[in-house]
Amino acid sequence: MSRFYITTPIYYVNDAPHIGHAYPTVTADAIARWHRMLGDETMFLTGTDEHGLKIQRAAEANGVSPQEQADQTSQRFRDAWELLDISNDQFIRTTEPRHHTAVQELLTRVKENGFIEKGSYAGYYCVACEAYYNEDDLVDGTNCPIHERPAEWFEEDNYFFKLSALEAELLDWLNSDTVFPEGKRNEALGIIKLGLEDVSITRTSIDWGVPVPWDDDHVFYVWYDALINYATAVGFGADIDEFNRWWPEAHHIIGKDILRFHCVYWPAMLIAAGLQPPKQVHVSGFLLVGGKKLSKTGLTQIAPADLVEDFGVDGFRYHFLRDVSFGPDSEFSYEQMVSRYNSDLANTLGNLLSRVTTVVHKKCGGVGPTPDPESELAAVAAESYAASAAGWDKLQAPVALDAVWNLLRETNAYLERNEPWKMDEGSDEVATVMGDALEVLRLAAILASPALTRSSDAIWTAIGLTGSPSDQRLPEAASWGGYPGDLEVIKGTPLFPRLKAPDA
RNA sequence: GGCGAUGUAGCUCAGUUGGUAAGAGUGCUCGACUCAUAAUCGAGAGGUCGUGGGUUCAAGUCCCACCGUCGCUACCA
Repeated sequence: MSRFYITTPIYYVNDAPHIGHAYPTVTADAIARWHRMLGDETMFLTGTDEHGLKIQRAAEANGVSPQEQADQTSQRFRDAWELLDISNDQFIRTTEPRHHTAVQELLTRVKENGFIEKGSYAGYYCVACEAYYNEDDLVDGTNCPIHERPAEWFEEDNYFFKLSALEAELLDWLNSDTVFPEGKRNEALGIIKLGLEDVSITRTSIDWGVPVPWDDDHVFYVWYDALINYATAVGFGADIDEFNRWWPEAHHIIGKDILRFHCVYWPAMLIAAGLQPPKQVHVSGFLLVGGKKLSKTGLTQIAPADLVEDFGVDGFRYHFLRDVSFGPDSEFSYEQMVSRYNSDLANTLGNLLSRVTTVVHKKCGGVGPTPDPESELAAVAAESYAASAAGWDKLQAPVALDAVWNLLRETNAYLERNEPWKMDEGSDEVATVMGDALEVLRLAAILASPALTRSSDAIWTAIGLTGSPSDQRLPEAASWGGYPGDLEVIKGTPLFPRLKAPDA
């Protein structure tokens, strides 16, 4: 049996869940669902990142403790993922005791291996921003670019991670098919070529963080705590055998804004701790609204719940999986979402189910016949499965789904050529054509189930099957001829009612 | 400034290691059909593959320059 471990980024709790969070989460969810159908032992992790200065300050502003602040926002992420049928096996929070244990153990290992040293960090510090600036970034050589007031020269003692000592190991890792797509791997290589400097990984100025076990005055800087969540969740610091079972299969899904951390710092930390770097990191682009990064537009009010109201859970999931390809940035568009829903879900799939169930009722007495083993659609279905499986394997949901829709389009054309509605009721020929169509719907329900968590079940039931397509095992269930026939076919209301275009 | 990414039909995008006369979906036009959610099927129009050079028997696919857009330039999640 194979094992598969997939993670989303953990989301920072200073921000409410929006579609920029939902996209990678839905993607990881669909991939996890696919692997479960393959029979893989699957672990799917998401969660929240809860330490750091921003949280501490947000809590102060709201008059609550940092923990209360984190609790509230973390719950909003849980709610959002429940709404979207996210099937995560775990939801990790960096404030959990098990995570503190894991962080302390992992970084202690790094220290014992000689990769952590004490030093001091010095630079121009803007108190209003609570951040350091490079001299080059200062306006007129002295002023903070945001607050336009003088930044002060600060020095603080920090512990430093000796990143610079790991260049060779990092290059090896990056050159062994680990970071996708290719362009993002090159960006990571570019970061290394610019020269690696040691990084400060602790803070004395705040206390909302994981304490440094060997020095009470310090907490770990939030990033070096956050990354370790992926290890905590599968047992690091608690059950090393469990960790060793899962860790070699770790696949991270991230956004390009955190590439540096996941493709340089994180593998370096793991190597320094004597552990394996992640198996794969898949980097997505940004979702843009009006050409701007979502989190910078103030349009984060595009809440998943609002879109679910208009498109349903499946409509929401399908749009992001089908239209947003991994790698490049892509523009979010409500109009595009409507167009995709109508053409793929309402017209191609939903309408196919409607016409098939109707004809089965008119010509086959409402009982689904068996498919023809020699059907011309069998080859199309085999091709569709192969392409879809290849797409999921590369974490390319648009490719995987397009392959399924290709089969659906071919089936609409097949019906058009054969015109079963003109055939004699109860004849062998109409039984053959409709059996084939029902078999395609069975296959489509299975192959689309990672995306359409609800309507795939509805299709399954409508063609008379029991259970759920998501319980089927691949690849066996994808071979032609699995529809048993002699089942009662139910003619229901349209699965995906067409939507009107907005302000048309 | 330095490094890097990207620019293919109206729109969203595919285009492996350079090689049959450039593709898909959607949109548009025309036709067919009427089982079906004004759905479906067929046909067609539509691209000098950002611009200009170069390498090659052959380039969207490699090299150079330029233009446009975007990102990174380190502790801001």
